[in-house]
Amino acid sequence: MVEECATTRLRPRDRIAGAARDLFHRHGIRGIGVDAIAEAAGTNKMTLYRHFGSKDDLIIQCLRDVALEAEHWWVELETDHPGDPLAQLHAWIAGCAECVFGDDRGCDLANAAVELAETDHPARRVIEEIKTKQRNRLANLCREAGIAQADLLADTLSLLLEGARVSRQSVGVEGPSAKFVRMCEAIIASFQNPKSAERRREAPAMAAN
Amino acid sequence: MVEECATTRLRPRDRIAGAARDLFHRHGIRGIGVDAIAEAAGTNKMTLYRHFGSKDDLIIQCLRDVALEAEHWWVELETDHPGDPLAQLHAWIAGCAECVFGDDRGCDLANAAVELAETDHPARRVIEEIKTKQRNRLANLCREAGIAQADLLADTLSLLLEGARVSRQSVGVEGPSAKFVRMCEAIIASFQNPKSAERRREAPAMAAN
DNA sequence: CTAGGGTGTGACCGGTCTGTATCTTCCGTG
DNA sequence: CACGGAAGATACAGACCGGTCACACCCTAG
Repeated sequence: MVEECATTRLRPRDRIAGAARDLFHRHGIRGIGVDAIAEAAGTNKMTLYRHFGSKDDLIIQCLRDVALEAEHWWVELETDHPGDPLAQLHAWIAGCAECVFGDDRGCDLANAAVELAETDHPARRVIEEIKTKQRNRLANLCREAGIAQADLLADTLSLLLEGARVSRQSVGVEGPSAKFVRMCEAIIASFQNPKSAERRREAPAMAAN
Repeated sequence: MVEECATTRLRPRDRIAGAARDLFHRHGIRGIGVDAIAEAAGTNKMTLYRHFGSKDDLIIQCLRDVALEAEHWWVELETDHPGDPLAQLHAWIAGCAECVFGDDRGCDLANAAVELAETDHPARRVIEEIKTKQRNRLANLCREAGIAQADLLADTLSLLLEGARVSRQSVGVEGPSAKFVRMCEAIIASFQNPKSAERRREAPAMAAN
């Protein structure tokens, strides 16, 4: 399929970006070199550097492409369940489950944040920006679905997803990730129950956390 | 503080292991070289290779040391709240929160799994083994605390913790991780409520997930 | 005092990495 | 056909990587 990526005559820039995304995802950012990317894209390093000024630029482009794909998925959710935010939320969970179980590498954004440890790496700003946007999007969906504590639910689901994808990398699908859907559904149900909401409000003295 | 690690006259092997843990943690495994580790340990590469056959061996030793430290923390929980598993569980949450908020890099085990993408890397078996052990330990604690669906609670808390630590790396402490304690406490409360347990059981048709 | 094991030192090897320079080839447009 | 810009090919620079070798050193045990 790498071959296909090279033969389907896209423009070199897109072939490079595509190959880079695939290889970064599978081998990690630091685990693959620009030369291998260029070769997988059916081109060479020189052309790569003519389109992307540096490996960092290429990394950032890939992260933005990931975000774009997620963006498309969000509109897909909406067209599949028009005017039914609750159904969209359940579809969101199902889609996330597909991500978790259908792929043994986690979220490219989170992985990049782990790999690029330098706090001033240019990709970090991009990662934060995208993740924040996605978080807000999920919170909006929860709000539209009539959840009272929408932000808290969105953040809980975010952490569960993030945790499921990283746990899947450490211990595999049989680990805690296996119950991802069940957890999410249960928590949504709990948020829809007014009694539970009350408990959530009164519970912690240190509500700041 | 690196200096201190070098001057406090531990044996070279321990100094190397300590420096490696610190540098791996801060810069990532692939982000630091054996030479830098040896220098930080106040010794040299040759001595490093006399004690650890390869960088991979050193990595594995560091991961085992991380596990050992966690092990100590578990017994600490028990001695701090003897015979009170529920208090231990709450203390576990508080301790995890310290980890999440007091350190801008995530879990060394999870990070290593991200960085070492090759599926046959020797460290992967170690990571899986340790993570599984910790998962079982948490499940046992939940069981001892009288939680009905102890395994499900333990897995949920595991994912929340894993997610909080990785999310903290991507979007910082102001992100979803900020509500980590509140989420955990609310979920425990929900698991202690029999009505909620009922809901969790009946909820998903695809209970396998 | 001596022997030997653990340690420090620096050079070195082969490989890989990002990034660049140079030159040729190709292809679409006018 | 002629031209110009995009792309391919290749070699190279400079740095860093993991890992090894040879040798000098020191400290302790006998």
